[in-house]
Amino acid sequence: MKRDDIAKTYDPKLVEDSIYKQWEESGFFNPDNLPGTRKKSFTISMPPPNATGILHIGHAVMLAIQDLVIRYQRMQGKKALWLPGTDHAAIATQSKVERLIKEKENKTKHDLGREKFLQRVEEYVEQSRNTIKNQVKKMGSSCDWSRERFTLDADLNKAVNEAFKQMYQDELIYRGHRIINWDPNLQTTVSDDEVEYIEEQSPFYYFKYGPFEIGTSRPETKFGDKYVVMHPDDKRYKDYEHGQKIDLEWINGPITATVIKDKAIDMEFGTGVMTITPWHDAVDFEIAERHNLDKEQIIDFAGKLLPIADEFSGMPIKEARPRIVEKLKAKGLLAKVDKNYRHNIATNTRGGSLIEPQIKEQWFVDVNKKIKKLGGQSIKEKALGVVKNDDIKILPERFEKIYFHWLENLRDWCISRQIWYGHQVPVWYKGDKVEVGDKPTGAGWKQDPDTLDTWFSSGLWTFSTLGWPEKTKDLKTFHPTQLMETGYDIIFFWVARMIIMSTYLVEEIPFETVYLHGLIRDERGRKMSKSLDNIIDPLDTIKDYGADATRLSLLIGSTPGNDMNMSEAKVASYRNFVNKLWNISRYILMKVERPVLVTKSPKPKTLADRWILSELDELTELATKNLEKNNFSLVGEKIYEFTWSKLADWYVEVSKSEDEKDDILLFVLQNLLKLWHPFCPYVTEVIWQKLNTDSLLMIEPWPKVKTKIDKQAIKDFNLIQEIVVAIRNLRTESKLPPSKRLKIVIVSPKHAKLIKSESDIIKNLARLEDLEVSASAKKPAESLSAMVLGAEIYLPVSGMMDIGKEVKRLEKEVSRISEFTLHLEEKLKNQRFLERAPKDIIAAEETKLKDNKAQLAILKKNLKSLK
RNA sequence: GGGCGGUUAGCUCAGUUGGUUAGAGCGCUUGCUCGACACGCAAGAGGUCACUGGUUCAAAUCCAGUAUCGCCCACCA
Repeated sequence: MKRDDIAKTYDPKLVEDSIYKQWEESGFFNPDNLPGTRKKSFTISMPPPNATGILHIGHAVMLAIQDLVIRYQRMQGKKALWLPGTDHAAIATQSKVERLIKEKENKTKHDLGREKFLQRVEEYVEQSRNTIKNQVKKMGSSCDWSRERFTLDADLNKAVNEAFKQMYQDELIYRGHRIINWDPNLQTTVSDDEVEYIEEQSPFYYFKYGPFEIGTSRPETKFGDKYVVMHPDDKRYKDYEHGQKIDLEWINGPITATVIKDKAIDMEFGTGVMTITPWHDAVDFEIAERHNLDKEQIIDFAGKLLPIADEFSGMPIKEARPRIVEKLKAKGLLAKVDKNYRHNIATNTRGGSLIEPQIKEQWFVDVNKKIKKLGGQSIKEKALGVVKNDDIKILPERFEKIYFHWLENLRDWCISRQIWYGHQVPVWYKGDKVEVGDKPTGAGWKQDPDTLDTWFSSGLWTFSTLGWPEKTKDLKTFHPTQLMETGYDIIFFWVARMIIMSTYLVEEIPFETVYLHGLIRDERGRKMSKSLDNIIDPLDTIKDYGADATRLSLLIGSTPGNDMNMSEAKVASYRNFVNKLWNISRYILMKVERPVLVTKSPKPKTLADRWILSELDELTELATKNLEKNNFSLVGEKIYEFTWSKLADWYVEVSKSEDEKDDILLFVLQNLLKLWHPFCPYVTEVIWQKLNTDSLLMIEPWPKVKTKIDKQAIKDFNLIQEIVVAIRNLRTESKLPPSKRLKIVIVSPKHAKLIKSESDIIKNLARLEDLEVSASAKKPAESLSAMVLGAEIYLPVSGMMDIGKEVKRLEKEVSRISEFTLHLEEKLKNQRFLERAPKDIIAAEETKLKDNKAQLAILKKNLKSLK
């Protein structure tokens, strides 16, 4: 091949889109089209990005990891399915469209009405869904677009209705009045997991409440407080009896309070006495339930005070609070104010406004009800069980504990939302009659206006996307899936719910392994945010450095469960690497007579040949083993090292002076491309196509792992490398002109033969004009000699080595190994050890002892010669 | 309040079940236009592996404690 056929630098922009098109048109993203007989399937359900979102670095890392795995499995000959989709993200999408309509037309959703509004949302989603889809493609994602799903598809709606129906029939779903998290802004409930607590400083008031003093940060809720609660063991209040009535003056006049004794009270906090507001506080609600107390609503669902507040009725909380305090102060009921009080306030993670606990009738999933189908277990117990007995493995393992803790403390799950966009609750009413499931025949049925929590439908994702509740071929072939790869931040929202839903509805685990990646932070470890202006946009890095470099920078150096810092410099360094790989290929393609595929393992002719082939074997083995164990970063690092530090730095250099290496160069390159393909698919595919083949690298079989690896070749060549480096070093330090002849005296005759036979390589790599090698037991002469001792090389040139330091090191080593040798000898004399230990262990210890003795002898000899 | 994680080179991080001289990228120093590559090549400097104690022939790695940074869960009126 001529020089001009291949550009000097690799330009990803020129090829990425057309390569993706080629892959897509090949049809091989769809496992049904893959060649050969493939028995095993491997499925990944893609965590669906929000349909209205744009690709961010979190998506990029998830796509990079999943594409890596699915490409590897495809090359391993599996029916590899990566099923993509998008999520309707109910609350986020609805509020976004609401905002847009408000801005453009100054209308609210109520002005439009439910039907018209939903139409607008759908239009918006339709247009925006393509954006994210194209961005997913930019990363090189080899997912099966023919099976793409959207969480609101008709089929998926059917699945949701069926799931709801089954759960309702098993009495897992019930409707009831419970305290829920109400967002007065968005006018909907949110689940416990969506609530985020933010620390805030606000005044803490102490009011006189009859003979007591009560503390509160929320005076506006106190109108209806007629129960005063204290701990039964609190000696300060031992004179008050449970149920005792006390008349007292309160905000809007005299009331009668009732004393309640309850252990939920923290005696240490404040005065140890509090009044309760069961309608607007979860803990108070529980106390009220326990003692069967009255509950009264104080604040309406818009966040305004109700008529019970008398003159404050209709006032928003913010406005009312200072006035109420003012009034109490005027009545002499304000005892004191703590202005430095810090406490946590509840906010909605989807929208950010304050959460007001309210009592409301909602649909719930009972997580504790024992189910016949699950062998008398509750869905919670079942979900715990499958992870406890390792049917599902969570990586990293420490998240299993977190998962258990969350499940064990899980309360009933509120699944109804008062928003319009989403799966509508499949319950139908007509007078007193209630039907669940599909719309009943006949006129006059009205559907429940609420929609379901997004995570209810997302929980079905692994199987609803494969056709459930129909018994489809896909469901049979591809479920359970093998890998669930997602961020650790949604382990509760999503992972746990998929496990619950799947084990209950399909009676299968949804996936075998959960791989949790970390958050991507900026180079200083801060979260990426608009306000810090530290966002790294994967679309930008793809544009500037290529998709391969972007992928590599996200894959290498990231370990499961740990956050990873990302910087543009890192992407740039992998762009450099991709270019290096490109140039190695460029060199090989130019050097060989005919660039073709080499199918048979070539015969090595020289030590360097044996070495590079052995290194390749070792790399293949390591890569395969560790990809199976999901150690992606380690594998990437090792292939990187092989490519740059072994192939490019050594073998390519050797090949410049040795001929007839075409088959080996091509064979190594071709296998290296295969190993790299799951990490950086574009550049590898482009190079592959220059090997005069019509085949796609994407579906090439993964390199076979050799059972026998020539370790001697590796050892021998490493010695040659050491010698070359030592000579180069010698030359740099002593600033010798290149024409100078060098004489090398090998003191240890053990390696003399090897070095002699490889002296040409040494000469070429060290850029010597001439080199003389001789084996001798004599001490080396002055300055320009080198001596080889055992496996180590010492250059007795001034400044090269600190003899004293070296002697110390060797002495330390000698004493360490002698002690170890003694220890081993004793162990091998121990009767009990000999009787009980397995034979191979004993053998291993014996070899160890032998090795140690040999090493000790060499070390002692070295030490002597240095002295 | 409960739980978890980090602390390794100037910076950002690896370190695979304890085992030669603790690694990489970026940055730094010196020298290189040799036909694959300056997005490069060669050589090099730089680390008490947070601290203290313990287990072991052997500890960055295992155990206990301390310091410090961070995360998650619960939530207090």
